[in-house]
Amino acid sequence: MARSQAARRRRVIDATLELAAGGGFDAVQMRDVATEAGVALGTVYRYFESKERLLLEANLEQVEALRVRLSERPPSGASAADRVVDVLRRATRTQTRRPEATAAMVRALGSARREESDAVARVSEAMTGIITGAMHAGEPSERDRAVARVLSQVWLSSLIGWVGGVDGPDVVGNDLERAARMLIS
Amino acid sequence: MARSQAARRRRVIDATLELAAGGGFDAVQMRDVATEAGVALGTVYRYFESKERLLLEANLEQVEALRVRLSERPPSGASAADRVVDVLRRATRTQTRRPEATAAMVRALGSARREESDAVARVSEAMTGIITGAMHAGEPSERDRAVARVLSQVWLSSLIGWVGGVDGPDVVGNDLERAARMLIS
DNA sequence: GTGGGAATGAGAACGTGTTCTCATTGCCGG
DNA sequence: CCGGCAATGAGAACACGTTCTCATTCCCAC
Repeated sequence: MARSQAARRRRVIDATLELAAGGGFDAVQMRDVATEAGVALGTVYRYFESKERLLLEANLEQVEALRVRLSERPPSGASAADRVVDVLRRATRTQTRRPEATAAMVRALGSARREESDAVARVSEAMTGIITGAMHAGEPSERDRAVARVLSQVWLSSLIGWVGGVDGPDVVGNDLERAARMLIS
Repeated sequence: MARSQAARRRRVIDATLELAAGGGFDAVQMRDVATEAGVALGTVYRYFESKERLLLEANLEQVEALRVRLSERPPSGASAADRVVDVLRRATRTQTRRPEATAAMVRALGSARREESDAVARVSEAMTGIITGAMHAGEPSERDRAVARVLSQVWLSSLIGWVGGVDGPDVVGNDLERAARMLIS
C-alpha cells in the first residue's frame, strides 16, 4: 500500500505544479487539484494539511532538485563570490522561467502560518545549504552560514517583490548579485 | 463630506489594528472590521479594495510613524553601523511588542498580489528611507541605497520567519544586526 | 476466505473574503 | 425647497479553503 500512497502523493503534487504553472496561487484550487490528481478532496487533505503546505512541499522538491543539479554540475567561478552568484543566478533563471508556478510557491512561503513552520524551515535550510555549498568545499564557517542566511533572506524578499509585481525579474538577480558581492570579499 | 470620509477611513484602520492586535491575520475579519468601525461591509471595500490592502495601509501608517519618531529622537551611535543597528533594533522591539498585529501585517506583505504592488512598494521604500537616514545626514550614495535595500529585505524575511514560527523574536534583531555590521564597515 | 480497521471516494456543509442588489441618506447646484 | 446623484447601510449571494459524514474499498491478521 505504501507504493500506491506514494503514487497518490506524487500525482497530487504534480497536479499542483501543473495548475500553479497555469495561473499561480489562485489557480491552485483544492477541488481542481483533487480532480486532476484523480483523488478525493478529503484525500488531498489527508496528505497535506492545507493549501499552503501543499505548495510548500512542492517548493521543497524544487529546491532539492536544484541541489541535485548543482551537485551534478557544480557552479563555475574562480572565487567564492563568483560561484555563489552563479548559483543564485541559475536558481533565479529557473524560477523566472516558470513565473506562475514560482509565484504560487513564493506566496505560500510568504503567508505561512505557524502550522507550516517546519516546511518553511526546511526550504530555508535547503537554500542556505546550497549557498554555503557554493562557497567552498568542506564545512562552512560560522560567518559563511551567516552570509548564506542573509542571502537566502534577500532571495525570499526579492522573489516576493517580483511575484508581487513590485520589481521586474532582472531586479531579483541583480539584488542577489550585489548582496553577494558586498558580503563575500 | 471629505471630513466624515477621513473619519470613516480612520475608524476602519483603527478597527483593523485592534482586531489584528487581538488575534492576528485571521482575527481581522472584514465583517468584524465593518461592525467595529460602525460602517457597512461594502463601505470597507469602497475604501480598501481587499483585506491585504487594508492591512498594508495600516502597516504603512506604522512605518511612517516610526519615521516620525526617529526624526524626533534620532538614532544614537557613533558610527553609521551603530546608528543603523539602533534603528533596526528599535523597529524590531516595537513590532515584537505587538506580535499579533505585526503578524497580521507581515502576512499581508508576504502574500501580496500584483494589485497591491504599490502599497508594498511604499512600505519597502519607507523602510529603506529610514535606514539610509540612519546612516548619515545628506543624500545617500548609490551603495548606501543598495545596503539599505538589502537590510530591508532581510528585515522582511526575518519578520516572516518570526511570524511563521520558524524563529524566535530575538533572531530577528540578531540577524539584522549581523547583516548590518557585515554590510556597513 | 473472512472479519475488522484504516484509507479512500463522493459530496454535503460551513466559514470567511468578496461581490452584488437595492433602499436610504446626505449633499449640492438650481 | 427640490431634484438628482454619489455615498452609505443592510444584507443576500457567491467562491473557495476547510471540515465533516458516510458508504465503499483495500489490506492485513487470523
